[in-house]
Amino acid sequence: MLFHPRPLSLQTLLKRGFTPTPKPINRFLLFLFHLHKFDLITHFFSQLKANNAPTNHKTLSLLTWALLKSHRFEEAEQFMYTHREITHSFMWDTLIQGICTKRHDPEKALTFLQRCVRDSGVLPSSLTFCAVVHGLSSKGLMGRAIEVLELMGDDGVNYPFDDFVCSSVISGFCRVGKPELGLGFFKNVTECGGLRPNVVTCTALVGALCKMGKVGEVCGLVQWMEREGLGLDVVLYSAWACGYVEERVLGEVFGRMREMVEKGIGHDFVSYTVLVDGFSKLGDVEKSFTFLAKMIKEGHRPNKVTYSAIMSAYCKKGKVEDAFGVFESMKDLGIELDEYVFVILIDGFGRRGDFDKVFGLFDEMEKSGISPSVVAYNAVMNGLCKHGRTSEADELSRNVAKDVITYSTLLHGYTEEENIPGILHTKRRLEEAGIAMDIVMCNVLIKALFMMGAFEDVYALYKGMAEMDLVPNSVTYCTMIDGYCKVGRIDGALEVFDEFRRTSISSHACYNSIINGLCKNGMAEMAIEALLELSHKGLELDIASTFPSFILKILIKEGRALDAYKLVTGTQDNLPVIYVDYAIVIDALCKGGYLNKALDLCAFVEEKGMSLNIVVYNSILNGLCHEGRLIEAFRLLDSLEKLNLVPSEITYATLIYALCREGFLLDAEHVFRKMVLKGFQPKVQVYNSLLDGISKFGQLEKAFELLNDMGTKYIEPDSLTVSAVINCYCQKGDMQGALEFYYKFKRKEISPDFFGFLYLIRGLCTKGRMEEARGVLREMLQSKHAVELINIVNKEVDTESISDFLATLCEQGRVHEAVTVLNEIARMLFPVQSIVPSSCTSGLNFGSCDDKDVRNITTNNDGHMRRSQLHGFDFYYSRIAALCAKGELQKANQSAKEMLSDLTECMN
DNA sequence: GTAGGGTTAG
Repeated sequence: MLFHPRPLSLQTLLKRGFTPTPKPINRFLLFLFHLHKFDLITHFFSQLKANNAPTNHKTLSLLTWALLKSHRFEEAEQFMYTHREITHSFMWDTLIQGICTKRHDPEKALTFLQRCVRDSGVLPSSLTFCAVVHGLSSKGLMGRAIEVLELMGDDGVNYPFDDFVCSSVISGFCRVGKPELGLGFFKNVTECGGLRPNVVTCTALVGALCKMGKVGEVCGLVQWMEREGLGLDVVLYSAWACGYVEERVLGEVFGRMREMVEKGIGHDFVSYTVLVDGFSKLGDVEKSFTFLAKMIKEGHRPNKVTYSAIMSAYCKKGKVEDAFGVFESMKDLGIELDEYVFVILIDGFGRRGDFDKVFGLFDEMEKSGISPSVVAYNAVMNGLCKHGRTSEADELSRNVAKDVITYSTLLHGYTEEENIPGILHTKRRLEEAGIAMDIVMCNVLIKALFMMGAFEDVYALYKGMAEMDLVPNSVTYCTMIDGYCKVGRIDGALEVFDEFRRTSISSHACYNSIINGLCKNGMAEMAIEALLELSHKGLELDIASTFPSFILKILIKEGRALDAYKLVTGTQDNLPVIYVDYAIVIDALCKGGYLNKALDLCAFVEEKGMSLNIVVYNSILNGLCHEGRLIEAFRLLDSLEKLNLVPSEITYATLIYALCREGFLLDAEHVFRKMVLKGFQPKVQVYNSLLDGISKFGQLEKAFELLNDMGTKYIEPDSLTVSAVINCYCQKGDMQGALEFYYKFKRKEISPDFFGFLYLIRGLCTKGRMEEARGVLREMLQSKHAVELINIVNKEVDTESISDFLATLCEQGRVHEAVTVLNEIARMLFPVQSIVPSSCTSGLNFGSCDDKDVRNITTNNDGHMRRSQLHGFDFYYSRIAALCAKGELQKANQSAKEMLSDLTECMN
């Protein structure tokens, strides 16, 4: 070695007779330069200076390059300034690009660039400008990036915007959430400069379109690329697929990826991560794991992004433990952790309220050398706010980084807690911090002001948005409409709604809000108008499916089943009518007696490829039975099998009730046997129905067979059972038998119902067994159930109740008259079907098989039908029944009072 | 040039 590489050797060299002329010095420096010993050069240079050794331009130039190469940019710049004579513009290029890309300080690079152009009159290369644009855009510093672009456009510079610039700027605008500006920039460039974008710029454009929710427009761009012979690549396809992930159209995500592979373009780790993320976002974590496995199998190593997609999916499903498991695995696999990974978990545990875990993770993150950004703090604060601990979040926010989201979070927390002082001081802090309001903050503030009842302020804020450069979005409109509706200010809501519909925003939620508000405020007609408008707009969005239910329920409640029918059959295919909506309309049509319409609707629904379930068909079956269309009911039962529907207990029970009611006992028994064969155990109500049918024919033997059957199956008879059998005896004229049966069950503490008593008393009277009739009447008047029923008639009418009146008649031995009164009561309380059809069926749930519902059907339908056939009706009953049905109980009572006074008059 | 985290309505 000729040269000892120790810096102190200069002294030695000089002592040894080294001639200090620039030439050997430069040779020596150049030698060091080739060895990349840049630090030695600078050190050696300082020694040369100290020893007044001679240097020339080349020496200085070498020193400058050494400073640049060792990234000592500030010193280099200083030196270049003081030694302009040796400064070549390449040096400026290296300096600025170095600061930008090596130091990652594009802002400083811009400062140097500006100084260079304006002060030194040096023009760096276009590549340098591009590098600064790229550096600034990558950091989202778009304001500064624009400064560079302006500089490039200056006279005397006039550098063109190439693909590198365009792609950087477009993606930069996307990064700061302003994709439309990126697109605008691109349009300007192509219109002015005639740039023909390459695949990289096109990919940036795809990203912008996707972020603007215009994934559909990508097709056109891709077609253009294909016409131009530009090859697509995996990056472009990944960007495109991401757009569909955003829109939650997984089919298209798949479609694009398949298309890519078919074109011979292979996946990479990003494209696989897009798929993993896509499934994770849809909540199908299992499928995500399939792709994870596939990508590993193909040799693409999943990274922290891939795993964080999975963790995020677990957290969103509430499976934070599973997310934590992924986190632990990542550590085992030696995969680098970053703030994203921690924030996902901090957010997950925070939403659950597990703050030990939250703070534990926070510590672990800091110990791992990751310094928390505002995002991490916001996640912690949001957790606290969501668990009623907004004040603690507020405390925490005092000493850490804050942004507009911090304040939105706190404000929202205080709003939820209805903490008005909290809202006010947060609002003040936001203003003092000088943070510009964004649209989310504005929406949160609107909600807060509504909560405070500050409607004037709400209006002022809403109207003042334009001045703040804020454009209301669907959430704004929704919040406003909902806020006004909730306090009954429909006018305000309608004003906002009108403004909303003048925008191009397509939001079913806004329609939802106004329709809901209109319905709640009794403005059904206008609500229907809004619904139809939505329908006619042909919203291409995937609309939440419960939408028209409001209207349908209103119409049905108002008894307008036919209007509901028109609505579900007459509107366009894209109206989000769902299965449940059809089902409730069919049910309403059945209950309203529009059986044919109900059947039409069934056919309509089936034509659409939907299949109705047995609950709906039970409703139809019940309707057919009530119209006496038993043949059709039977046909329907048969065709259920063809529709792959299994008849339920309710199906059989409904048919049995109807058959018994109509007197088709043999058919009823047939269905009964079938029901048992199918494995159903008929309940007491079904037995009662059969017994009731049997009783009309006085078939005592059959009645006893059924009673025995009940006994062997441990089915307890009830008051209706007893009444039916008593009626059966009465029909046969066997009053002795009836009486004995009555006492037998009385000992078992099972008494007949009102009608059982009435049959018995009436039968005994007919036979002249007045004392026994009187005894039973006395017992009837001691039966709580019977007395309650009797007294419905004259509640609040007279000081003396009807039961007391009957008791008086009974004690006076006026049993015939008492029976007349009882007959009238019976006719009044159970008027014929035609008057109150809905009282028979409304409120029934044919889908449920529990005891309660079966009982309802029996007591309402069967009991009612049986009695109404026994009696006729007249003016009073129909009037009273109609009033009862309308819920006008006082008027009904008045009529009852009139009727009773007439009756009493007759008897006296 | 492409992928993952924190705030708003219903």
